[in-house]
Amino acid sequence: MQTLTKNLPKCQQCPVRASALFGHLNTEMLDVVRALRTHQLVLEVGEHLYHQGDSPSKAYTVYEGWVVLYKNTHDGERQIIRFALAGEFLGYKLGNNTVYDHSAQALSDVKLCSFPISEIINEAGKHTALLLAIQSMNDTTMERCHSSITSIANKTAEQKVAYLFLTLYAREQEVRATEDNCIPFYLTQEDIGDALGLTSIHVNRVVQGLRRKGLLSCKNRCLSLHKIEELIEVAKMDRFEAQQFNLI
Amino acid sequence: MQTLTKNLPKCQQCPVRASALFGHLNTEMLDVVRALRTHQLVLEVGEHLYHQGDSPSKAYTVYEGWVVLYKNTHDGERQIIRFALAGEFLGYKLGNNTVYDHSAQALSDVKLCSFPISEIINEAGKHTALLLAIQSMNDTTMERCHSSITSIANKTAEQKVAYLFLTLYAREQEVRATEDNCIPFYLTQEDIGDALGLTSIHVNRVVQGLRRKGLLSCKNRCLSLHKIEELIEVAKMDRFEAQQFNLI
DNA sequence: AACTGAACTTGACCTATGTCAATTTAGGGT
DNA sequence: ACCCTAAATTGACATAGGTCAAGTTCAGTT
Repeated sequence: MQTLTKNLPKCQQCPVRASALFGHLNTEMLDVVRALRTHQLVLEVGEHLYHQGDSPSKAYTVYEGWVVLYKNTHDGERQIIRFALAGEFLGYKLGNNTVYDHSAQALSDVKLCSFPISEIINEAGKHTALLLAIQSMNDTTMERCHSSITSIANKTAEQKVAYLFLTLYAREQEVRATEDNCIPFYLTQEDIGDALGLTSIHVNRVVQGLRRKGLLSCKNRCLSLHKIEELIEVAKMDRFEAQQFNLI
Repeated sequence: MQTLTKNLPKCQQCPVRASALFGHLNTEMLDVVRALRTHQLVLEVGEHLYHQGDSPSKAYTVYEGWVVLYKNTHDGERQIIRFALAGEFLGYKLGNNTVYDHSAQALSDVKLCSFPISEIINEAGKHTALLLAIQSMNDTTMERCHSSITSIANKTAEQKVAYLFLTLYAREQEVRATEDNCIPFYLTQEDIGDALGLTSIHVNRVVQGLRRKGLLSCKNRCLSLHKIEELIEVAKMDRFEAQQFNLI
């Protein structure tokens, strides 16, 4: 893990700002944020940002790349809790004697902005807007968590996979508009399985099925969704959710 | 839904305070809370507190009874997201143009304290401690959400059921210490299935198995866990989690 | 260009859980 | 005490997805 302290990019010009946590803060508040953000961190693929059991001291915004959050399970496997993409927030947790319930690991080379939690709390009194922005972000995360539960518990394997692809695709498009319906894709089929409660073997069967139907292709760490509407149907994603993700 | 505005119990004497959201706020802060809490609500079994799609305006602390939070699924069923027991917090969501992603319904007769969200936000600047207390509560809820995902995705039916029973039992014990290892239990086997992604028929088979092993009994809306240690083993609950729930 | 380990693919077979269709039990209301 | 409906139970059978055991492909390195 490498720490950068010099020549940090200005938050005002941050490429992920619009969609990021602090997207709707005004310029004045942005200066507060920037003052808190004293570092940028660089992680290589596979490096951990923190481990389950660590005490939280910083929160992070993903500047570039993908991070995976996962819990260790009783049987020595892992359950992926969520993926944090560019612009998204992670690691924020209150409480002095608390520890993380999950680990965070880089899925690609990753660049992060880091914020000391204690200072966020200190500043909070003066800058309530910041605290509320974080809460609002947490609301979104919580709702995604609810959707994960619903997906994992009620959908078939094909529905789950299609649903995951759609949501990752939509979130990535948000910060990085591409002409060719193609997003960088850092997951192995095993990752997908660990996120959805499936074996990688079954994920493979399902992905091939989707490919054969011409709904998507996935080559060279690059995912293309060819028929969004049909995928929404296959995934049994409801229209409201599809709208929230700007898919329709 | 009945609204009480007279003779509300004092927060200082609240039977669920110790374990509730505002448990660790000092007395002075409690007065702020109490000033916000202008109503108590009474719901009968089956009544809804709010519906998926409603705009949030109030947050609630459960004073008495059990509330179920669920999402409607694509196939016309429901996925239970979580159960809110006495002392627990629900319905808090920021954002003026946002709507609830789930519904909240009374599983028993329920009494709630309600707090206007807009005023919480207004007071927040003056009373940061309140906002932080809410965030801390959200952290807990989020971690329980993570545990649900892990449980639903990776455990066998028997493990899931044992796990759910243990957590509900521990949470209920927290506010209502009972001599006889017995807690009031408001779930049908179908509820359990809807929470865990199982059919009620399979839940039935599993519950009977646990009963035959002498691990628990469940009669007259009353759940007794006879062998906590063994249940923890059956549920594959890890020791850290068992400690957090005060089970060991 | 050959080498290597990780990721992906394929096929045969197995099992946990779902489905369907009755039947029994139990708690709340008259 | 009786009725009535929701809940729990039982058994036979079906299936989505898991397991095991080989391959095969592919990206990165020498």
